[in-house]
Amino acid sequence: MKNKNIHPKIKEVLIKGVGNIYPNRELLERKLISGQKIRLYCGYDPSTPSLHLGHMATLLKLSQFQELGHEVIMLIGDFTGMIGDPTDKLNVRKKLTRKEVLSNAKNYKKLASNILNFTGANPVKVFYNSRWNDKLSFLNLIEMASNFTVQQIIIRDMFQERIKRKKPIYLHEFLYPLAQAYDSVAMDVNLEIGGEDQTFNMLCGRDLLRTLKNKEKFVLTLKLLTDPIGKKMGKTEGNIIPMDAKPEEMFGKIMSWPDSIVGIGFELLTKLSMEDIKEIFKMIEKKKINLRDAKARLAKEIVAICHNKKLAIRAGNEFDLIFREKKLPTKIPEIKIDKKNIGILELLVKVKLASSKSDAKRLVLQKGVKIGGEIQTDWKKNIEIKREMVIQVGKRKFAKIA
RNA sequence: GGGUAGGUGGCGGAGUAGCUAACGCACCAGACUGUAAAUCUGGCGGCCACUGGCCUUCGGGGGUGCAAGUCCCUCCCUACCCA
Repeated sequence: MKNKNIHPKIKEVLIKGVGNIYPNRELLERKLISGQKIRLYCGYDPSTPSLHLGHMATLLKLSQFQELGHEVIMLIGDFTGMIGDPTDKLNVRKKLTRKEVLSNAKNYKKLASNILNFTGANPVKVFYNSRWNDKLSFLNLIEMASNFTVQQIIIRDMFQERIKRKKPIYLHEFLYPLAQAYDSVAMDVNLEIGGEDQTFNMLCGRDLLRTLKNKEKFVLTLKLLTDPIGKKMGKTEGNIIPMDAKPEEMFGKIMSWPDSIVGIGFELLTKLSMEDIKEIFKMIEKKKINLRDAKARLAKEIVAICHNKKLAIRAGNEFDLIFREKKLPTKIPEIKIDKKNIGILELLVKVKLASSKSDAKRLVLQKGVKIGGEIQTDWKKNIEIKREMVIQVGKRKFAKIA
């Protein structure tokens, strides 16, 4: 630790992609510079089978700490995940079985292993929070709850909004932050990492740890992938990019991000240093690089981490091929059709490019359907089935006759 | 336990008896483009060889009416107020 390079690395870990540090940056910096090894974690509720790019940002931050030699814990929230966090009463919360949780968790570890090192001299540890939360009694819960006031919890934006809209707030939702807070106590950590949206929950953990163990836990929040107006990418279903999305799909979805979030994207989702990132944006300002190309670089970096370099380059080339040169992709799903002659609508449904005949008809009328490179306008047309015939819907959906 | 207000498409949210369930978000297609961004245009339950027709759908079930998301009965669910 006498290495002179250690300081820039510490600076980097506390700045790149970082939103806030509680209680403040200086204290944490001093602790890291002192050479003390700290124990830190980030929690992941296994509610879905896959991690997405939002999680990826936290994993990259964890890996920075791992490289600095700190003790990193990846916490699987199998308990908190089972209580669920029903942000909307209409979303019936998924009751996950132990089996599903384990299967999701297994996948989480696999995805995280692209970024974190689970073997070697300083391996990342994986914990499950059911290990301690299962054992808590009602008495324990009451005691824990007595450290918080209703006002503290009800002041949260989401609750205020629901009160305003007269939407239900369930009691267990109030308790959710406590369950998460107890993780910090059970693992006795020095630092927790999470997205800015998790600030409240993480600070609850900080309070609880101080009360119960008289220990100061740091909280480091990461900026969210948003444009300057605060529009979150990945908030809605369609925008979420799973870490195991196919390289081409991942690349394309990143290319569709608004330009305004490219900068934060580099900070959160790549291994480039702040210096390199600043350099890229200087080049853009001087018009030496097109912003479009910077975005492609970003997409490549991300795909390279989630898959590998070779696939990243291929995905980039593929993207150019289809969208710049407007040619056919190299791989097209092939579908077998038994008939020799078929109505165009039926064909579109059969090759799964339309969900119904009505849908197919709409697509044809909107000039969204190409067969063998020709735009189709007559939805009554009969199509003669030939092998290798390519059917295209919109700009990016293809099928080939096997 | 008593009262009040509600339950509408993937989501938010109008509509309180009559032709087409408004509008917004999300989504899909087209135009434009460095881009699958932004913007603009159109679409956005299903079926029918169809440029019109048929069917389905407003928490569940039943009823009244020529006609029901809308009225009545009943059941289920939720919020708020009172106890």
